[in-house]
Amino acid sequence: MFRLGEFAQIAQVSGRQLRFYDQLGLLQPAHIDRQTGYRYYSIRQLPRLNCILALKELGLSLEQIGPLLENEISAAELRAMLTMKRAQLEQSLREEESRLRHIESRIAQIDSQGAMGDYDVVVKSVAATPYLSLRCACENMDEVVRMVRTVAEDGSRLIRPALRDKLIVVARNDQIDEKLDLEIGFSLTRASNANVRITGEYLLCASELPAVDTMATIVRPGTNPASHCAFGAIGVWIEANGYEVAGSCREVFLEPITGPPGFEGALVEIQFPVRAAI
Amino acid sequence: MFRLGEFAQIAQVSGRQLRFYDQLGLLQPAHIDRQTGYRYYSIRQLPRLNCILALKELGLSLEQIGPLLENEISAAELRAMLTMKRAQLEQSLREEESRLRHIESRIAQIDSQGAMGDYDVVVKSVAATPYLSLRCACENMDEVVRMVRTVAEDGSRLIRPALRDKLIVVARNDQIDEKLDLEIGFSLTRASNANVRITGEYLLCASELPAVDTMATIVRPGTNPASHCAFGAIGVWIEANGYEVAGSCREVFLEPITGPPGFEGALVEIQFPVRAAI
DNA sequence: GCTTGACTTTGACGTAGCGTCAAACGGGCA
DNA sequence: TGCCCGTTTGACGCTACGTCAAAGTCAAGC
Repeated sequence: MFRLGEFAQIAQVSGRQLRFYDQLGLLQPAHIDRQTGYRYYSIRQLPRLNCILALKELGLSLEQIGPLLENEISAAELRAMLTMKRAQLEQSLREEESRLRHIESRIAQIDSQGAMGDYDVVVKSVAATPYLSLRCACENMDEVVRMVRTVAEDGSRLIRPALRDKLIVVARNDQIDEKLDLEIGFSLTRASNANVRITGEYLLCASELPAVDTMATIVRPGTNPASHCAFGAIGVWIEANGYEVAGSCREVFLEPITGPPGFEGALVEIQFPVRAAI
Repeated sequence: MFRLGEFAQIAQVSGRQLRFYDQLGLLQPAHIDRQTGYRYYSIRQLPRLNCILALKELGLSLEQIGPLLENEISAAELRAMLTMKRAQLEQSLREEESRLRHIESRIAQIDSQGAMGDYDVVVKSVAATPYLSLRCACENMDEVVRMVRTVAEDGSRLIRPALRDKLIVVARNDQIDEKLDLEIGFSLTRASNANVRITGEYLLCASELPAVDTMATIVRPGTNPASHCAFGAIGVWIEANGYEVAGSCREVFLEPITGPPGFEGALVEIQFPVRAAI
């Protein structure tokens, strides 16, 4: 018979651990002195302790190990438990690999740029939302800005505030063309079929922006020159994390547009639908 | 300005999380109503929250993220943190891969045997220990048993109990021979140079069993027929976990030998020094 | 104005598996 | 008998929140 400390030393565990396992009923000492409360362990208890440690190494929780020790579990049930554990492990392995790639890309970024840019890509899911927009092909950025401004101003006037939500620009890059194929419009708080005619005989048509499960997003203040950096950042991020683009990019204006000149003061969320690259 | 719930919905985090980040000072609401205590967040705080989430995704703790948000950290320090994180991640990746292999081998075992044997391999480290032993080449198992019994009995008589520790048999399988090349003797509680002459003119000589950092061990009751299963089990385990044998196998008799016939009742720990296979 | 139901607040407890510390007591040795 | 080490119970700490409770707020419908 060994006292707690000796047994702990033999088995290479801490005394606290033995006390804890006693408390959980996983491994009760062979004898407890009634006078002193001292725990005494038999060397014959070593196999049981080793069994606990081995199962713990497999990733089972102590709660799961208890019934296993008492042989209350059939081989089939154990197999099922292990299979589940395996699936969890494979999942967490994939996640950790992704994290590792991500960290490496950040380290590379620091090494090349000397510091960390504003580079806060977050994956979220977005629900489908009703959308009131026009589609247009613009020749250059000036035209884009004019169109967006027109839609923003007229939309603000002509769509009821209770219905109107946020200005959203969708870039449809289906065919690689010199023109920018855009949809410009407002998301709505609820579905509506009404179309809205605005300045220059343009017509905002009701449609729906589809839901996206995994959307890589980045929020940037200002749109014009800095936005290219943001696009670059999100592109690097997508590649580094083993994703690929899976749909049309969206720019969501989180605040109503105010200042008359460009959109420098605007807060824009750039969204890229992504999926795990094969 | 948004109330907690709205902001939480926009950012796809829980309200509890926002309150928690407030409490830690990571993200304090833009405004708090003094009357009601209601938190009000500005959409301008979304980038900061996204920054927190992005850094958390990298595996940094909230405690580490705090200073980062306040730009109190230089690029070099951040690089160092990330490099450390990368090393940790790589380490845990290796561990998880090993666990996965281990689980798969257990599942395969269940599928082939229908149940789980007593199969509780544990890795521990053992310290160097003084050793009083004889070396002998045995022709067959009977001879081994005779020799072990002789050493056990004479050792028990001739070595002082305070000095004598446990009976240990080392199997030196250096050259693959038909003979079993063994060392049989006792570990000692402290170093000693005295040799001991026992029955049949054999001489127990003082030496030292070297320390082993990673020792795969398994405890089995009984030695004779069942021990082959134990050897098989530990072999499977070593292979499944990506180790290879790195030294001589030891059998440690955890209890003094008592019964006159074979060693069926004995509690034996089989030890294999291992290292990670290349 | 009143009710109602959705939302918010603080506060507390729980998580997994122990590590660490404190105060009090036991055991063996000189 | 004193001393030092080992042991006991009990408590708190750790991470990043989830969950629940009791009480107060807000906006909308009647």
